[in-house]
Amino acid sequence: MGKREDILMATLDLITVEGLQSVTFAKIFKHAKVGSGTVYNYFNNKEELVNELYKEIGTHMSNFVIENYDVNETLYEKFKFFLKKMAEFAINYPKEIQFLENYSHSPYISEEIRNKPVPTMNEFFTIILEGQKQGIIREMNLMMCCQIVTGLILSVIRGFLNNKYPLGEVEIQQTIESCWKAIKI
Amino acid sequence: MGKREDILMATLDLITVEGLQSVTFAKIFKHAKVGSGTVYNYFNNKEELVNELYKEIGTHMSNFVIENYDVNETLYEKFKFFLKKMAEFAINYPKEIQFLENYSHSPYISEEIRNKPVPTMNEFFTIILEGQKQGIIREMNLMMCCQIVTGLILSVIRGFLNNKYPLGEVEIQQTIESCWKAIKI
Amino acid sequence: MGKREDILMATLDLITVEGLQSVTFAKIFKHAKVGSGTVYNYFNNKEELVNELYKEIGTHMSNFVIENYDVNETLYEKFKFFLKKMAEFAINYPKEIQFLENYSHSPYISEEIRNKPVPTMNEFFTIILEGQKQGIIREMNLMMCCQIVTGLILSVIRGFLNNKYPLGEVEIQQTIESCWKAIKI
Amino acid sequence: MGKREDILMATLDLITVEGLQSVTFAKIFKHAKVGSGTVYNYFNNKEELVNELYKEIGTHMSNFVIENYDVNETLYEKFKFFLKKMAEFAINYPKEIQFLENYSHSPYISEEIRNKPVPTMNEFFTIILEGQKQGIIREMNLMMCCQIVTGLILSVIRGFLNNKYPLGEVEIQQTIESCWKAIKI
DNA sequence: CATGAATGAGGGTTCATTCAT
DNA sequence: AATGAATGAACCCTCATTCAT
Repeated sequence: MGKREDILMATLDLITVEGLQSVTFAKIFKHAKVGSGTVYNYFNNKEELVNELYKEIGTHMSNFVIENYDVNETLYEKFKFFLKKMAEFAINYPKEIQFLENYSHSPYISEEIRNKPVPTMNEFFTIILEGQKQGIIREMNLMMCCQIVTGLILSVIRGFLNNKYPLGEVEIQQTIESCWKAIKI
Repeated sequence: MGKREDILMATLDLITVEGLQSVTFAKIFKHAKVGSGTVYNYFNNKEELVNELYKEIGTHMSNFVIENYDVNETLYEKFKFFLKKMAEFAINYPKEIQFLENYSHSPYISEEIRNKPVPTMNEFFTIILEGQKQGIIREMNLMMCCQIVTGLILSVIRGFLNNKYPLGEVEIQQTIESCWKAIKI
Repeated sequence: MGKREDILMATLDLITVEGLQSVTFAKIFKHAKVGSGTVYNYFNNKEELVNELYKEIGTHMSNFVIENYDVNETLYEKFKFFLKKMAEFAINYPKEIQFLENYSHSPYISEEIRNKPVPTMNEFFTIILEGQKQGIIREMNLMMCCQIVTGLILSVIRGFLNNKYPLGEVEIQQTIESCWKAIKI
Repeated sequence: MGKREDILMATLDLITVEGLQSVTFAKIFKHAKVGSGTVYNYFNNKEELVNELYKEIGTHMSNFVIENYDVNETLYEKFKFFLKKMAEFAINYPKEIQFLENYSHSPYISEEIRNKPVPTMNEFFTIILEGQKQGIIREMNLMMCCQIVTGLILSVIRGFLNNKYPLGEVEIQQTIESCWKAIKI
């Protein structure tokens, strides 16, 4: 019954609590209730395990965010949709978003995997670009513009995950509004 | 020249390039051109060394940002001043800001040190709070409001450090403007 | 075709190429195209497998050498016959002779099997002993005398296996002659 | 006091008794009365340790055999000298000769080191070659001729090491005589 | 203060062996 | 009889830390 899943989940759990730094295989084996050699039937080594975890979580988030996405909506609606979905993902899968947040810049994740373009993100870039063309969003470096929006919302999420404040409907609305104001004309 | 400084600088250099994960004492000794036992004259162990580094960099940034700060300026000017100084710090000390960014949430940094209130940050909180009282800044959770601003600017800086775009005067102005719009009424 | 044979042959192949040192069961399974558990239907463990291989190869060589042996020939003819047959065996079954050569003194082969008297060898001893009695072969320790002859021919074979020179009819004749001269009066 | 030597000696002892096959680092540490990490101050890994041992023993034997060698002696005297010295070395350093014997063809010893030409051997080759030129030694492949002599004497030594017979002055003389007869005209 | 050889607990990984299918 | 996923003891090796110099 899904040893692979068991191992990945145990790894995520442990990294969340103790940090990648101090997660040892011994802990993973114990937590996943699996023999020490079993991991190597699924992953060639520790690095591969963590990278695989990163990939799976990335895919999960991507799929979650894109679900029910309607291309034909107005630009603003699509913008809001994305941010709302990201907030929802964070609330539903705090460990996963925290993992992505913490290690998406870590050298432990292979450059190849780290820089793999995420379709969801590309879609989001397109929205911003379109907004600039329509004169709704301010002229500025496209990458920087994205960085502003995603940085803002993820920062708010991080604050929530660190128990600095609740993240209910109201706060989500306020944050999305902030994102929009930050880049609109 | 101070061995202590040599060790701290070597540590920062190595962490920047390879990540805390793979920085060993052996590498630090070699890079700092210091005998292996020497570290223990200054730091009790590796964790203490990293935490000390964290503290020193935090202080450095704090001092840098607060320098030339004028309490008597208008609220908006003070707001801009802080953000500009943070951007300048990032440009002048990329390794340091990157270190703070990457490890300020790591369990490797002791909770005590990580959560120590930074005077500079308190001053910034005060500005936001004052703005809300004066009806210039939107009513929202104070912590969240701060998270929005700092998250936004640091995200832009991160993008710059990752070579996604340049960070000249124009971009800094745009970013500060975005910060302000994101939270003003 | 017999799985048992497949396993033994795969083992011999691998040992020849990589040395007993680095031959693992995993490699044997793969090379023999056999499930990992299958070996245990035939051999109780790895040591037994290797010892069994040793035994089989020993028997094979013994049978090969004794084939067509004529007890009624002159002593010198019988002497030449044996040595010629050993050389032929080496040429026809290089992996097998190499295996015997390399591991006949290894502690990995159980003492019991290693020291089991080989009928063929006994026959050879008898020839030497007879030669000494007849005053054709020099008086010296019987074991040492055998050691001289077998060591000489096997050394020549080893050189051939290591590609130091060819081993044609001429060389075989020369070697046998050397053997004879080395021990005759 | 000579940890490096301690480790090399412990390794040789263990290999002699148990075979390279089953010599683990744990056993070496224990036998050498050395901390487990200490080995790595002298050797990068196990393979390097064994190869280094091989090299040192090879040098030792070479030096031993060449000692007191007189180039101006007659060819036959020089021939005898070498073989006598090899026998003496075997008697005085049985573990070392056994190690060389067993592993000089093992893939565990790097090809580079294994095939490094030994000056002593070259000198011996020269003697044989000279003998052939003078018409004292039979015409045959030079390498094979050497293989005959060295194989013969080493085989006798091996028999002695395996307690098959004593190896006193008489036996040594007989063996050297056999060597000479085996290749002379 | 400064050094670096020595240490050994603990890390990731291998691999002979088992057992349910 | 045949399989191969699962196992865990034991492997090699790393690295923070100590201590005699």
